Amino acid sequence: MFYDHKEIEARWQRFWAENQTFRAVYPSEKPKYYALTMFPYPSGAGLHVGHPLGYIACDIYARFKRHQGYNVLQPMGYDSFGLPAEQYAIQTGQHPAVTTEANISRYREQLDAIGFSYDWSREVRTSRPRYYRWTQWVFMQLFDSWYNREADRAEPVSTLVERFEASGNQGVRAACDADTPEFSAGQWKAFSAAEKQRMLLKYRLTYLAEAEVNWCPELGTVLANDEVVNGVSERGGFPVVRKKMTQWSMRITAYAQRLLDGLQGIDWPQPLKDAQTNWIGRSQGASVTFKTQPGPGQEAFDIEVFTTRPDTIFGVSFMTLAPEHELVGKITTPEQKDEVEAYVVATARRSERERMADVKTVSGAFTGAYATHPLTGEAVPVWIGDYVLAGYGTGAVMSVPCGDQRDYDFARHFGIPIPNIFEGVSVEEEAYEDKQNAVIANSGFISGLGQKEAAMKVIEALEAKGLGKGTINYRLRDAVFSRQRYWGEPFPVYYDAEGLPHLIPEHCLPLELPGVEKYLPTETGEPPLGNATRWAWDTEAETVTENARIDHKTVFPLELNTMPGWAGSSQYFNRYMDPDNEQALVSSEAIGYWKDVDVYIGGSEHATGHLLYSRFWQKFMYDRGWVPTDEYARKLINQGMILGTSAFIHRKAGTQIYLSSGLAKGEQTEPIRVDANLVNASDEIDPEAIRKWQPQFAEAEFRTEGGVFKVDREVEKMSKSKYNVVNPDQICEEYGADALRLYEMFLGPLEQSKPWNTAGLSGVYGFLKKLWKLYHQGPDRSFEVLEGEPSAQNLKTLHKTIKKVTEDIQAFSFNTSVSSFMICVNELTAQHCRERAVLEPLAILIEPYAPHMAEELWHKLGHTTSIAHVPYPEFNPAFLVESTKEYPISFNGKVRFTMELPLDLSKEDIEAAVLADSRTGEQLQGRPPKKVIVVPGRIVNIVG
RNA sequence: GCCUCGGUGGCGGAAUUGGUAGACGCGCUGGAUUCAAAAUCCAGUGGUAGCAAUACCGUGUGGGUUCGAUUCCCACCCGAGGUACCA
Repeated sequence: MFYDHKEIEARWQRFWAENQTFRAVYPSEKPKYYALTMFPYPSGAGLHVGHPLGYIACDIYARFKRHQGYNVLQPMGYDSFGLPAEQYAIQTGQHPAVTTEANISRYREQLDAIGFSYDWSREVRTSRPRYYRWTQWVFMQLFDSWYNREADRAEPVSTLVERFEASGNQGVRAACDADTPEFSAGQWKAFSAAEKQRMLLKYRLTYLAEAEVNWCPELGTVLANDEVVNGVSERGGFPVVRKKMTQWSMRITAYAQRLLDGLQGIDWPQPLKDAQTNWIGRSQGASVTFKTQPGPGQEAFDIEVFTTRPDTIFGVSFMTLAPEHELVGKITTPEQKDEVEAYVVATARRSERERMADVKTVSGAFTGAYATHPLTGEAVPVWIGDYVLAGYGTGAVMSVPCGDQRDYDFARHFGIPIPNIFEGVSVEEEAYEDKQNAVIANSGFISGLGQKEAAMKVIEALEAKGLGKGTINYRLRDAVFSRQRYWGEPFPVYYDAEGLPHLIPEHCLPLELPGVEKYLPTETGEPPLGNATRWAWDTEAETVTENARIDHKTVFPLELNTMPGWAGSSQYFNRYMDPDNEQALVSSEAIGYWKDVDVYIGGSEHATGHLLYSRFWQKFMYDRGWVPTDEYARKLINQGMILGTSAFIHRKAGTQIYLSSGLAKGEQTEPIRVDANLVNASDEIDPEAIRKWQPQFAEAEFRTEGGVFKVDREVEKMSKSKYNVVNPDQICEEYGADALRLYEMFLGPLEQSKPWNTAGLSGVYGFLKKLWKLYHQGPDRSFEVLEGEPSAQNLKTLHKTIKKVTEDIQAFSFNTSVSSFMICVNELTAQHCRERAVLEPLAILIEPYAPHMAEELWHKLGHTTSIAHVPYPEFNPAFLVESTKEYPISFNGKVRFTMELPLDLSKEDIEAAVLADSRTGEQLQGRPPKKVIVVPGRIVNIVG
């Protein structure tokens, strides 16, 4: 009986689906285990072998936990809102919902073919109204919340209104807009409804604000900084300009400290924690006010700066503002006006990336204005320079050239003095940036002090003068939450006659995306939803209605922006716990049981996007009492990237002649990528196949060497455009899902990026066949196991494997456990093992890796229910006890021979036995050994 | 520049955390089987020298600690990813 993977795999996949084998049980008495992989965006290209790497690892772990008796929740779904579907809709006019649906079907087929143990009854799709009603719901709760810094948590806006009514906003410590004015209870009560709304908006956790954004006219949308590459959009490569727009923002900065603190308690990879820590960018220092010295008829302005080195304040010899700083236009003197304006224009043309990347060129302009040093009273010239960014801190710095290299370079370039305020240090060549050893000099009352003490005293002095205070600054910005797109969640928001936002009633959710004729922005530059003719809110009927009925009395226009990609993924892990709940995002009972994600597997590229935003939402949900934990994933694993092997053929320059790899040397050729799937294991390709592949090669001439045509190979990121993708379907067809699963794991450590080479699959396929043979040693290779006692050798092999594989799974070291299985099967084959007492546990052991084969063998072994929930084999160390050890005997650290000695021998006896051996005498050539090191059970080393 | 990860045969990788470097697999070489091929099985396979026993070299480079270093320390080189004039 041969190993017919196709028939076996199809049969068990059907069995699992029909029996709902992997359904997560709720309620349940068993302990829970929640294994989650980041859900995919269903693109039109389908899955390639890079995608399932993390899925397979997660599935192995989930299956392992099932054997350990856990009630496992392993769901899957689709992050199905996104730009590609919208771009496709723009090109073809097809509704994104239609193409998304088709893509999901294809993904599902591919996922099913790999044999994942998902509970598909819990599937979520972020683009489904019954899912996104809860995304909209979270938005509404954020709108209805403010951050109470005293309690250090979010609270309903109603508690804020109570405070305002009682005592105004004095004494309210909240995360709010910087320009929030102070008001008393009386003033609050006197505010009109609109004024109250406007004021509350300054406190809400999601609020409208003018934000400078990366505007991409071509895409008609705003891009995140990380979506802009070299000044053009990552997708499509369109130009990007900076523009101010009114946007929904998320007050994530309120959570900066807690997002930082929360990292302590979760088992996430350190590099990922580092990335988030740097992104949040906490720095302690002081904010200092420099007052400008007004010219005749001018007013004085405050220039607010943040510095991490208040101790260097006496070293200030100039100030630098970002060219975009709002004061630039106000303080520049008439004489400097032309120069400054020219510089501002020049800077605006440079992308932020460009400005940052260019470290070498120093540029700037003098405004002609001076500010007063808050401690010395001296006049400090105010410059502008593009090394200061408007978006960070206050967009202005106090420049201390002797203590900061960038300030130093700037000062040098423009001939600004570089006063030295450090004891015993020369600043002739470069700035002195060492904080630890700095001793401050030439600095009045702080001369002679160290950095920390000096900083403290300066802050005290500034506070006394009312010109500064100690503060903590975060690099983290509030997150812009509006997208000028169609294919995203609509905001449950309408605008009144004053342009103020109002939520639609909660019971009206979901607010479904309207149909539109065109998916492009409108002619007037409004988002695609501006094309909808039925996109107004009737407050009386509580329903969406025709735009024509808008009267700003009972019928109002709805928000035209949609939510960004990360909205739908910020709570999906909780929704899986209770996916059909119509009353709540998740019931407190369900989340009380499932609680949080025990292991979360996904790419590190989401470090500062999804993984930060979702932590923010979770903390918010926790504050408001909807979830029991403020971190949703205890453990996180980053899987590495799979690289593809591209194939290149050589085209003789300027001709249609292609040369086999060996003939190309010394010739002028251009490398052309061809479909790597057409190349065989020996790097040969059939020219006919190339001709058929693309019409451009139909008439080409191919010069072979030795009758074959060879290609050159190169390893690079697996991608459709590089023609190096390997499709999992073909592999499942040819080698089977179990072989694919084993091979993906066998490739190398999960976290590392590694190249894909399909040729290696024959190795794991051969292993599966050997495994199969172990159970088919009867007449004519029929299935047969013996009921007798296994040999000590058999048991040793089995238990060695149980130990190793169990340890490996727990350490997420799947590559090494595949090796262990191979060694195990090789040994049992050599031992002619046929005993049930060994083969039955072996089937369970391998089930997480090769579930189809294991299920088949399990049923052949006489069982009628699935292997999935069978208890994991228990390791018995008694079978591994050894009585002797093959000791390596080394001389001066080099192993020369080995000796088999009893393990219970004492150090002295080992030494005696080794010294008595004739080979020891040969090695020492009569010299007495200087020293003998004996490590019992490990090694003997003789120094001679 | 900074942060993080990595560098071991022709290739993917392993090494019990300081104790026989190269497990396991691919590839390659030779052999068996076959009309032939596929598949399968057996043997070999880090480099250099040697018929061989064996010797020397060998985990990016250079130092160091140690009886002993792929593993620990110092300095550096290279590659990948992230991030930024973070004041």
